[in-house]
Amino acid sequence: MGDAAVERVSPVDRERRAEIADLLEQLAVLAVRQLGRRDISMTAASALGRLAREGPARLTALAADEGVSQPAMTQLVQRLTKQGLMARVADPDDGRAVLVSITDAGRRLLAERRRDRVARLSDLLAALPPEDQTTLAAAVDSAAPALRRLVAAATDLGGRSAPPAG
Amino acid sequence: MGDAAVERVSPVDRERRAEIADLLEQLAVLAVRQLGRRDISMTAASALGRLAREGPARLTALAADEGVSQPAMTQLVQRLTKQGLMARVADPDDGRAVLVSITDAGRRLLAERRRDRVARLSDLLAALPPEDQTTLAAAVDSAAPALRRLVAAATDLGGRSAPPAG
DNA sequence: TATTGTTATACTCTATAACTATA
DNA sequence: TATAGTTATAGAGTATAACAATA
Repeated sequence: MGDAAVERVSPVDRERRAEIADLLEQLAVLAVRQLGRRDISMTAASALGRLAREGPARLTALAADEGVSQPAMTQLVQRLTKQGLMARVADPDDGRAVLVSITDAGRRLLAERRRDRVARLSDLLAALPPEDQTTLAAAVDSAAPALRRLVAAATDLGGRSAPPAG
Repeated sequence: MGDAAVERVSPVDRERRAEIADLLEQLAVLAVRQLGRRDISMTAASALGRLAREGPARLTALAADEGVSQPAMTQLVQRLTKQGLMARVADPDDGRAVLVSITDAGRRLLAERRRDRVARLSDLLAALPPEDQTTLAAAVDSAAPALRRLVAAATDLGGRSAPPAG
């Protein structure tokens, strides 16, 4: 389905879409393996980032955004709260609900992870021929806004891999 | 360190490196969440891909390439063998060693995953304004070879996150 | 002795099912 | 009844340590 829907209108032909999809997969592996840290999980880092950007959220909303089940998010929040990276308060407007927020320690951890990521990417880039570095810089300059919209659109669509909420 | 080493010679300035690092992280999350499947793990898919591209390999070599411990790879190969996606034969030249290969079913699974990935990316691209699609296509055209060299260089460096071999 | 791989054990992260408490 | 969240339980995936077999 993903195909016929696009075939007639897309300025990006089929072969190029396949090329992009393959590159994205390899870049994802690279990002996780070479730029990632193993101190907290990808879901944990992503949830912390969301709380840092958008403020406190309900546990259910976090679970939906991160594409994991509610029990999984309950446990994630428990772990990160124990580590001092998140904090939980009861929702004053709804006795059933919990509001989760990021702590200062959580923000510091995110900043530290970002520094690591940039440093490791710098090492990878430095190993490339200068022409490649120039090419990549130019491509990023031209494509960054479109890439950000791609990421935003994907996030809005909601994690397709999200399990049913209950 | 990753910084000072590059600062003087890189054609990519510090701010742009940070931008690339951030984009890569978000793209990785997007690729895993929106383009990925949960039938097998990222490590399993990557190991299968390696066997498909480069032929049979020793278990130790696979573990090193995928950045996991030898026991983890033993168990991964056991699981995938039980699922019929990999096969194991004794190395005729070394009584200690095992040669792992991909089966036809494994190749079919990889092909299926790739089709899914392309279809899902097509849906994501279709949700973007046509100008963005054109921009991304042009950027990929110009940057794809450099990106492939980046991935290759990173792979050669060996998973930084690889645990000690034993 | 060194290398290849397995077994034993434990921890993280995830899911589904069953439950409690509030709306 | 429906929603928000927790507890119980189980499986995948990972690590380290200790082991067996071969080089």
